[in-house]
Amino acid sequence: MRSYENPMLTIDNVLFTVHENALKVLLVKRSIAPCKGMWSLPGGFVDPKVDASTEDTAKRKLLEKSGVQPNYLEQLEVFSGPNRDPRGFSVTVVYFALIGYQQTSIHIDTVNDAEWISIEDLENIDLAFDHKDIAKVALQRLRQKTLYSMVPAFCLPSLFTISQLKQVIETIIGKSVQRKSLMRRVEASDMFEEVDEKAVTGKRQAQLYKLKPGVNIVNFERNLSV
Amino acid sequence: MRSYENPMLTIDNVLFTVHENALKVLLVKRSIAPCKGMWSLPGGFVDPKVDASTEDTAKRKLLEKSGVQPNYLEQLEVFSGPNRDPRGFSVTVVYFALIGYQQTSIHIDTVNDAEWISIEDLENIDLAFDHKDIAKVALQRLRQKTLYSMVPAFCLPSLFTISQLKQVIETIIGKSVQRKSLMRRVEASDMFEEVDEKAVTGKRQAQLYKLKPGVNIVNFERNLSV
DNA sequence: TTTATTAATGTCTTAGTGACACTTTTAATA
DNA sequence: TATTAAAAGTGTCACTAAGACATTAATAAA
Repeated sequence: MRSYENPMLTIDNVLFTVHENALKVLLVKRSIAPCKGMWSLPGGFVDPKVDASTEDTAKRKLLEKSGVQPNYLEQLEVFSGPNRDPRGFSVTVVYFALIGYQQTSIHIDTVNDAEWISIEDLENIDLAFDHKDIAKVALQRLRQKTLYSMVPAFCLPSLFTISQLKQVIETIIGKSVQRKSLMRRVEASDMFEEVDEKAVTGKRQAQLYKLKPGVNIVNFERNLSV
Repeated sequence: MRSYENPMLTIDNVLFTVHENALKVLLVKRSIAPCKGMWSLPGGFVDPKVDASTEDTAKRKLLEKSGVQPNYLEQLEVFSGPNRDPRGFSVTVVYFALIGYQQTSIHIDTVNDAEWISIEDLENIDLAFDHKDIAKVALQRLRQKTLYSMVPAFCLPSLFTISQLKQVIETIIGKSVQRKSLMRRVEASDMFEEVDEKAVTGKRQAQLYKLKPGVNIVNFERNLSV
């Protein structure tokens, strides 16, 4: 039989959103040691009594720490090692999540230990544990996925225009894309449908789209050019 | 403070190779309960005293159970839940690995509790725990990655011809591909170099290629067509 | 020397993205 | 009410990498 203990097992969430042309990640201030008072990714220990899976832990922690459920959630990867947590060998299952800014802001603004931090500002902030490395890996994944899928749509409200989608994509990959290419992809993916309502954002009114209910995410066979 | 125990933490490996036009996965027979005597993926408990990371555990277990180190190893994903192991809530970090058949066969043939099972045969075999589901997810990942990268090269010996590469790719995705397309990708990826040696496999001798030392894997911007 | 077979190349087609000019709509202004 | 400017949306050609497939090259075996 085994003579050793099971290592510490946590989950961490990298929840992204886009607001005012900035890609932001949700950070929470740690209220307990270790790293008390430092900014960190919202996460915590897996509790088998409560959670049916690590994904459930991820959702539960997001709800506890930010009051929201993400529009999109997928596993990023596991980070493990003897030195990433001062308490000893630890393993964290990291989840990568997306949400629309409007869905969350009311709650998050009122909690002063949770905050949206823009990706650029992240460089100048010390994060707990290896959370900055984790956030960077998640960012890479988000950027890569943006090139071959419509995941950025999950950073938008339930009704959105092509221009909003374009704006979000450009913010994520840091490069302008062709509106025409996006329209072709919206059409080809068959993930969205036009609603009979228009957005009045400036001059000409824009067609609003929504995700078709219960639709699966489509991966394109080509990347947008980098 | 937390009142609960850390859940069981294991790793499992899905090690693939290609041999005689069949895609095969390495299975080992379980020598202890639970599921004693059943075929399973080679894996085991993470031991923080020995392993510096879950990836180290994966490599260690592959070495212990099959005597080999893979040419390619990456994290697949975590599977967790209260029912996947009869001992209770468990979490397994699954790794996805590739190796050339020739590198392993000597050792594996002599160990009668480790065996290469072809993907087709897998359907008719009962695997321990949720290992069949895990193997299927790994297979999907392998097939997807084959469409946009040269990972299948890691299923080949260190020197290989375009024809061998073509054969391996076709076995993995179950569809024929254009030799011309592969040559273009071999060239474009800049991952391989011609060696001044030729393979005498039939009629005209074929150029042998090898991986450039220390090279990173390249992802193409388009998929091969499905 | 011939032949059959595998290796490798040339080149046209196809499909999806990029570029960009052009048309349409509509709120704001004259 | 007519005009205008800006954003929304369309048309179309260029570009690039893959697919298709005929052609050429090499070579072991007959």
